[in-house]
Amino acid sequence: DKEHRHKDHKKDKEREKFKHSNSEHKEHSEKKHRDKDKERLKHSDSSSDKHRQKHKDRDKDKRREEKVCLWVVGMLLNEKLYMYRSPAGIKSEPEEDNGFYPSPQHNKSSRQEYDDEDPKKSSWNTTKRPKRGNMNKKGTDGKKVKKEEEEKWKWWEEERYTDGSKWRFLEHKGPVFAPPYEPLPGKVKFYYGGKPMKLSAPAEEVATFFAKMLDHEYTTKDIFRKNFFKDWRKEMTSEEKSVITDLNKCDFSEMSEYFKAQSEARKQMSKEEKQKIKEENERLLQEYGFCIMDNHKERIGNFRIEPPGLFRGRGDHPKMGMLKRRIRPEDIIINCSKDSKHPKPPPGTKWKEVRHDNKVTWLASWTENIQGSIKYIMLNPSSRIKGEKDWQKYETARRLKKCVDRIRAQYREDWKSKEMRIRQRAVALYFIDKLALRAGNEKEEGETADTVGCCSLRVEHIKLYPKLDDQEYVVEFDFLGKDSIRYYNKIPVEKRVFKNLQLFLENKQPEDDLFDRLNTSILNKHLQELMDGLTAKVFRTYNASITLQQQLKELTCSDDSIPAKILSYNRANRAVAILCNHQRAPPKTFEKSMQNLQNKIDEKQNQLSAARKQLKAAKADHKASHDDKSKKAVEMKRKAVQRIEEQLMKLQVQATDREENKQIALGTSKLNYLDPRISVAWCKKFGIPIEKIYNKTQREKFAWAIDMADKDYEF
DNA sequence: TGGATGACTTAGAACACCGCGC
DNA sequence: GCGCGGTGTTCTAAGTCATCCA
Repeated sequence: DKEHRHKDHKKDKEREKFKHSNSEHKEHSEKKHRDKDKERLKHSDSSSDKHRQKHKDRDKDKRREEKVCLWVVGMLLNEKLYMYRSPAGIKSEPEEDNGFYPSPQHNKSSRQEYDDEDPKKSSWNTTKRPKRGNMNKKGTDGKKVKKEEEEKWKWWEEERYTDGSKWRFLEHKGPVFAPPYEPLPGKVKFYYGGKPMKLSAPAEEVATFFAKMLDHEYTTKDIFRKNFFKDWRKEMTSEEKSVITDLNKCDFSEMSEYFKAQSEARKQMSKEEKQKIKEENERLLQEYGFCIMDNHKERIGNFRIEPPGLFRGRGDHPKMGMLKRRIRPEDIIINCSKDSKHPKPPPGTKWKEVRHDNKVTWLASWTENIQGSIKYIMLNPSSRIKGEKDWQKYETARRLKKCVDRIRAQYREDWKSKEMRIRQRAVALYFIDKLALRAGNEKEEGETADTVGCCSLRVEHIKLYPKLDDQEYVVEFDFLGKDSIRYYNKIPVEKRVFKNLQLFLENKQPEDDLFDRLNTSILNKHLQELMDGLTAKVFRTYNASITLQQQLKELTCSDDSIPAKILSYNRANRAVAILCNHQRAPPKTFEKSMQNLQNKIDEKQNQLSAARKQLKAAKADHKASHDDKSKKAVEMKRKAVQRIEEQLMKLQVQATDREENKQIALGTSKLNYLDPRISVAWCKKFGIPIEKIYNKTQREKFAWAIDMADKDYEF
């Protein structure tokens, strides 16, 4: 139970509440938004337009040729072509034979300049190219200006590739490999059957992986132990193999203690030592953590190769405990441009391959040995390449908003279809839309944990109740989704859906597929026909973002204090996290920290009643004396009461927020599902500093949204 | 059509760091 | 100066979805 992070009853209720209100909101707001959409179309007033308008204004002086202006306006009007289609979808655009789509604010001459630039000219020292139009800013402090400009490169104001290529020039230094294995000191012993035993280096290394995890629940699991032991034996010498035949006779405790002591020693290191390590990390970051992509220095997301260790699958993963082998340069494929300075493999080694594929975004890749899948080194979320994709994702979701009514009407109609496959497709789509379920690809049995999504739901995952409590046609879902997180929900559905489900269940065993005539490929093909670029996951993005927007409208009170507004924001965020089933294990220190906070609240309450008493006394005093001094005293006491009240409220808000957040993870939705422009607009509208909502990393990731959304932005 | 593969996004946990109160 | 607790960052597993190929 614990393992699957089953939620308590209270939480289920809470979800139910949110779901319910969510669907109500949906219907209510759909009407509202339908009207608004019409309105918007009339005025051609989408936020992207506004954004472009903003930049159009800003760059006005740069654009002198009337012709060019007309062309820009043409582009603005042609927003569907320009903004909303994926680069792959607009391959054969006339005039654009260079693979770029210009941003509205760039005239032809600037584009020419860009095209003429030779990407080969870039190097590690000369990449900080100031933005076009700012070239003349270089003065005495040219370097500084240049740096600042580059640090805030607004890629969203520039051209996009439309020929499917992701870059023209890519140069990097390759990945950082895991440090080689350092054998244990002689005094740290491994025992077999109570007797010390010296292990060969390869066997010892794998043993240390297990020893490091000794305190973890993993090492108590049979599958983990079995897989580990099998792989460990492969690393042993034949002699070791003949001796070590039973994992239960192995004693890793001395090794484990040694690592704990090491970790403790690391914590106890002097400031200087810590500083030295920090500097070394910084050096590595500076050397390997960045690449040059099309004239810009971009941060790499994961430049370190995953170190060897034991595979930690989630849930009941059949491969947990297997040895994740060490990755060597000979396993690595490097991707960079032909004309770049290729990364050098460590001395005495060579890369598996060096290729120059600009249709992909990765810099290096290798095949891991557990599932045989490919792992990549890619750019940081703040990079142009990730940001563009993110922005595009939300634009697709916004397009869905425009036609979601039609799509809903269609699937409702399809519930009545004569064809079973169409009915199944329509019911599945209803679940994906209403409950924000994932698509649910098929998985190879025995290769991964048994988890499902919508299309892969089995009969055993749902229960039907014609009547439950005071509700009719209730469906109970109970299954493990991504990361083996349990999805449990009871929802009333429409009669037709219920009847269809009864039909789908007929003559089936618990382990049979609920939607036996459906898979994600069929579903997505259908969605593609309904809207260009529509897939199952777009519904999750759309429903998450629209829910945030509605909840913010509903919960925010302009008279509230900033902490109260932030609580409203967190509650809106929470509604989305519940919808998307983003859970977390309650923090280990939760109860304790909650108690500490409660103590603070109690203390503050005592302070408040004392301050109130003092105020009362001061008032009485003033009533008796009527002098200035006593009047001043009353004012002071009143202010003190006010201050304490505010402090108390702040603490109470904090406690509420924390309690409500106990098992809910807000980060995932904030980072992946919520159109950041909604949050930015909300901040601007209610005077909330953006730092209160997004931390530094998040601000970097969403720089495009922070720059372009104004207070009136509508998703 | 369906399986395999590759490229990419989404996910929670673990770890690192930093500020605050004592 | 130290330890605690909370937040931010990193890590890497586990999804989605498009494309290729038989």
